[in-house]
Amino acid sequence: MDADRSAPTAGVPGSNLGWYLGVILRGWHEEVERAVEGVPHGTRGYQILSVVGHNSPPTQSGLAKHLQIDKTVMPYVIDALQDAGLVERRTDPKDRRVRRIVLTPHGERTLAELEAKVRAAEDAVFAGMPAQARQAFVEHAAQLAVSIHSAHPSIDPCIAVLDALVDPEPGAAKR
Amino acid sequence: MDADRSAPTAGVPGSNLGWYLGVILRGWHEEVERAVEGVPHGTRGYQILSVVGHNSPPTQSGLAKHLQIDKTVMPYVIDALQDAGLVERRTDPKDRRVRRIVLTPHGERTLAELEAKVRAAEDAVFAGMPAQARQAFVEHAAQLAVSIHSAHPSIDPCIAVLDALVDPEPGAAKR
DNA sequence: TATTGTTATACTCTATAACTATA
DNA sequence: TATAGTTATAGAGTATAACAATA
Repeated sequence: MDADRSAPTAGVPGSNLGWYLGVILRGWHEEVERAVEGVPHGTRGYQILSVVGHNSPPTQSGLAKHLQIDKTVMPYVIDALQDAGLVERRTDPKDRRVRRIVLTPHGERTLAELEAKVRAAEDAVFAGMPAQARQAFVEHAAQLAVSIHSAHPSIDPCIAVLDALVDPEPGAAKR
Repeated sequence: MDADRSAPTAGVPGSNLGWYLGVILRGWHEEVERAVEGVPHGTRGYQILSVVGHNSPPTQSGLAKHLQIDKTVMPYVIDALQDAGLVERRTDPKDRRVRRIVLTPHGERTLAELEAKVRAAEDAVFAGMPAQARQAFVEHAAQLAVSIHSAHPSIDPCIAVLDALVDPEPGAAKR
């Protein structure tokens, strides 16, 4: 009563890409969420700190577009980061509608600490994978993510990390 | 007032892995969600159909563990797929607590059609990437996902796709 | 008129707890 | 007692709509 399934849709295994991506992202999220414990809004708060720390002061809408989250979530996330003393809002004198988000000194120190913890967490995610395969995977992921992101209708010109990351200056310090 | 930012946490670009994975998974989800339009619960319903179609009849808890979703979401998703005539619940005679999910003939036809659409959708996701890089990325993603999944406390022995996928029979039809 | 940021609200999705039936 | 499946409910997260300030 079990062997008579006549191999449904056999020969065409179907893609498991969605499953791969889901498992990997969930795994990353679990590990990193634990690593950044205490940061307001967890991985999302950390990602905002990271973008703010490594780019010319982004605007709130720029952050929202870059991280692909709704603009209405920015206010309270930024509020929380500001209440924690990690970031500041600065009105742009050139366009007084926009608020540029910058790290406070405390935010800079915190970000540096967090990034060390995140690196450790990511090491745990890749624990079962050879270093060479890991590097290849991350490089391809970067390439693909940039490709997808720039194919999107609303790319933000404010944050130029992406291009810099696809093709970092040859010979740049990679560690 | 802008150039005095003294390069915050410079030299340590920090990992963008979380951003890569998020962008890629969201891109995949958008494309595939559109491709499987009409299937109850979209990509999730499709993923269930796919697992059910390519594995010996899984139980509901096996599906939940494999897809890493809470067991309490299974009832209504399976209900919806059943109402659409795509799957059936069969009480396992060996353990009358479990329900094994099987595709109906209509479900098999539908799955075959969906998989063609999903392949096209994934082609769109990878549109900006060379075929060779795509293949390498997917293979590494499979390797990593299996590594992460099997490191998890509650792996399900019911569904053995994974191992089969990491190291497919050498010479197996790859297209 | 269009855009940035904000607030309030409604909606969807997810997780928690408790229950039935089988083992 | 433990597990598969189910149900109801509460909570978190998300999107929708409307507004003020500025361009």
